[in-house]
Amino acid sequence: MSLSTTACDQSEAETPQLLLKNQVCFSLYSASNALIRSYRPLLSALDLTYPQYLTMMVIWEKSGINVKDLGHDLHLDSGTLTPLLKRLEAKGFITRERSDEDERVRLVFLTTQGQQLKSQAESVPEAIFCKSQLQMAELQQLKASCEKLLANLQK
Amino acid sequence: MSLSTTACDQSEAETPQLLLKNQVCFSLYSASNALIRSYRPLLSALDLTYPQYLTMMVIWEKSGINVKDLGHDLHLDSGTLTPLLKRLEAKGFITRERSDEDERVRLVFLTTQGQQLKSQAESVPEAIFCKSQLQMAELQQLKASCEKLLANLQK
DNA sequence: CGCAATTTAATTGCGCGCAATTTAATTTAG
DNA sequence: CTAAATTAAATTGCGCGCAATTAAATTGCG
Repeated sequence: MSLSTTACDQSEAETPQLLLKNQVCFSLYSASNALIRSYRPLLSALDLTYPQYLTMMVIWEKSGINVKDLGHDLHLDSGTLTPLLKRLEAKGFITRERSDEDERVRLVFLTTQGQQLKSQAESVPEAIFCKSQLQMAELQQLKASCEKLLANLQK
Repeated sequence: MSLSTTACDQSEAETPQLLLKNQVCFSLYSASNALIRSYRPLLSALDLTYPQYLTMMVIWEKSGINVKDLGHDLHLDSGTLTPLLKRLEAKGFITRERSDEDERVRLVFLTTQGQQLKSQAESVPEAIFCKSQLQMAELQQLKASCEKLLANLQK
């Protein structure tokens, strides 16, 4: 960040790369936590957590998807998804059925109640956009950088 | 994202703002998870998790800090920090002592072993920078946007 | 002074994330 | 055809994050 270090400046000491304020990952982590926190009151009104909301987005788009493909889309594994999907099923938003062709595969289907949930969720994105207080262009750029970083880390 | 919608394009349907691929927060969340995942092999060699590593950064800088101030710096509360600090203490990196002036306050001090850990951690930031495969300028911009977003959400 | 209000940290409980392992079904190779 | 290898999901266990509550010390107000 800074190239110079003065003798008495404790926070710009020998190892500036080990200072919290110089960590990109900490900023990303804190912003992600804060954004998820901002979703919480909106989503708890729908009886959803943030990961459940993301999962419902995929299922709204792809009812009948299996756990593996869901995990691919969400970058999550069965250790996270299996209990999460059981909770969504317990709430009545989805059903979990074994595939007939391959008994190993678990398919996830939207219920009528899950479909109704979608219309209730439609106001969420706009509400979050307002809370962010950022211009659409800056958000798009942030999103693009995050996607590039994610892709690079997965190589 | 897209302003047009063709009749047969299922993924650009009635509610594009409810598509996973259009979610800034999902990108942020996925990138943050992936980055923390990338730290894991480096940090497990130091017997640290990522939140523990962030916490150690603050303590390396401010030995003797109390839990409240630590929580302020890290954007975490005592529900997260108390057990995390107990684990750092069990590993011998810190000590946790009551303040003499105010018995409610818990002070956290770096141990010799905790100090030694810092020198072992010095190679971590560079290793992560390489893994990210991003230019410094892009990382700086990503960091700035995250900090702006965090600040806006806290207002 | 004395008690209510405030502050600090700890505790409890729940839902992730994810590594590691297990179970069960399917595919592949001999 | 069968045994080994592979694949899909579930299970187990641990460490967060965080809301809500509790416990204990301190402060402030009448």
